[in-house]
Amino acid sequence: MITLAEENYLKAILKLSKNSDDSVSTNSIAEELYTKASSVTDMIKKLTDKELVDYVPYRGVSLSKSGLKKAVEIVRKHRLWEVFLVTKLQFKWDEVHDVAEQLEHIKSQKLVNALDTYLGYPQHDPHGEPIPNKYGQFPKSFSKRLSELDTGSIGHVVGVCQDTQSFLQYLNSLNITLGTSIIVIQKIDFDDSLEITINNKSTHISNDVARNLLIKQK
Amino acid sequence: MITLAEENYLKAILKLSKNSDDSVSTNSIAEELYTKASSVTDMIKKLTDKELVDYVPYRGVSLSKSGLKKAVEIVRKHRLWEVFLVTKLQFKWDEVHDVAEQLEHIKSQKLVNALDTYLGYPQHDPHGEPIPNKYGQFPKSFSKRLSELDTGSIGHVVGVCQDTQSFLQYLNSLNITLGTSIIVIQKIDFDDSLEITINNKSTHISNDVARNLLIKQK
DNA sequence: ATTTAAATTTAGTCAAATCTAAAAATTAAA
DNA sequence: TTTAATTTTTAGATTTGACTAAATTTAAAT
Repeated sequence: MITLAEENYLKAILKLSKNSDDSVSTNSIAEELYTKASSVTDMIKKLTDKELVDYVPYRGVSLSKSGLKKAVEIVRKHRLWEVFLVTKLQFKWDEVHDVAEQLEHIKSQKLVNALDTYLGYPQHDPHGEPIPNKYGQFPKSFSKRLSELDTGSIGHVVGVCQDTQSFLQYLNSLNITLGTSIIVIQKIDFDDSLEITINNKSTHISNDVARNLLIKQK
Repeated sequence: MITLAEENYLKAILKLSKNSDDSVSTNSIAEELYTKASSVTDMIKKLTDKELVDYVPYRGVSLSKSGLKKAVEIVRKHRLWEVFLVTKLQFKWDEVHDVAEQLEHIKSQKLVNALDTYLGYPQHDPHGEPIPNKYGQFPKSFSKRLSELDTGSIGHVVGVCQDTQSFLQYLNSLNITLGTSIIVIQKIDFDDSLEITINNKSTHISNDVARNLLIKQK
């Protein structure tokens, strides 16, 4: 049986290995989970015993085949629950994370798949992140970062690359939400910031924001 | 912060004190939770420190005001999730228990109340058990045990007093489910068993079964 | 009123998951 | 290439929740 702590480690390793691809360092896991490197080493040994990760001391760790499968399942559950909370229970997209963090650990294959069916097999969560299907396959994505669009481009928001509370709240204050239509008016070379139009209203946003907005172009 | 293990103890104490009313013995808790009396003593001390129970060594334990509140909240969550599973995700009423057992520990006041609203403020779970409202108040019940009805009485099933897998499956095999109409044909003095009519078909059931069926009379 | 039986508590272990401090290995710098 | 800095691991301790076995208290029976 896999424990709650083990699940959180697998999820962290998956997340970190997506950014850097290669095997993941002890310290980066510790940072991700707000714990200490020594604790990470301990846990990695347990995960190694259970053959959920491949581990070379001092060299880092990566998910094994079964570990990857487990981690993807957790991500699937997390994102499906986020969809449930937003579409059925009227949560705001910046209110779902903590609850989904708990719900993702509920163990029942039947429950996950029934939820998936009930929600209509959504392909993205409320933050635009892709939801793997029951076989662990991720949907192909056709989105670009807002910062990559050319002047004059038109598209709508399909997701974010960062889902911190503060970022999502800032987006709310800009009236940017999932589906919001955006036109790129001007790109400022000096700091890579953007002049855009939202609901016929011109707004200025930093590159930091533009880089974290996923857009599907018209 | 209250832990998962503590929550399960509170729930067990609530359940046991409903049957017997008075304070609850160490052994009965151990039996309920499939653990040992010594473990129970340990945990009761922790709960006492947190003022969730009142405890007199060797004399038994009872829920404090705040402990009762906590326990009722857990029951509320458990039963609301059961309603969700059955009415929204098409679970059978004998399939929900294990999953609800996990879901009842999800911590979010907002979630519980949003779920309650979403489900239309149900007053009973799929087993007919009453669901306390957000203030911890139980709906008044007008049901009786089938074993308490007189010969000739007519009513329909509104719940069960026992929700073991085996009992629910036996009910299914008898074609007894929530809402099933029942007529008491004869009461056998010898063993308190009953001759009843279900869907115009006569059936014999033991007192054990009758005692665990909640009926609302016509 | 003793003795016996049952229930309960205490004492001492154990495993999971964490921590601090110290040791070892790796990497970077002089 | 040796030293210094960083990263990682080991060693030892702590907390939570559970266990076994022994001691204690309460209840029942003679």
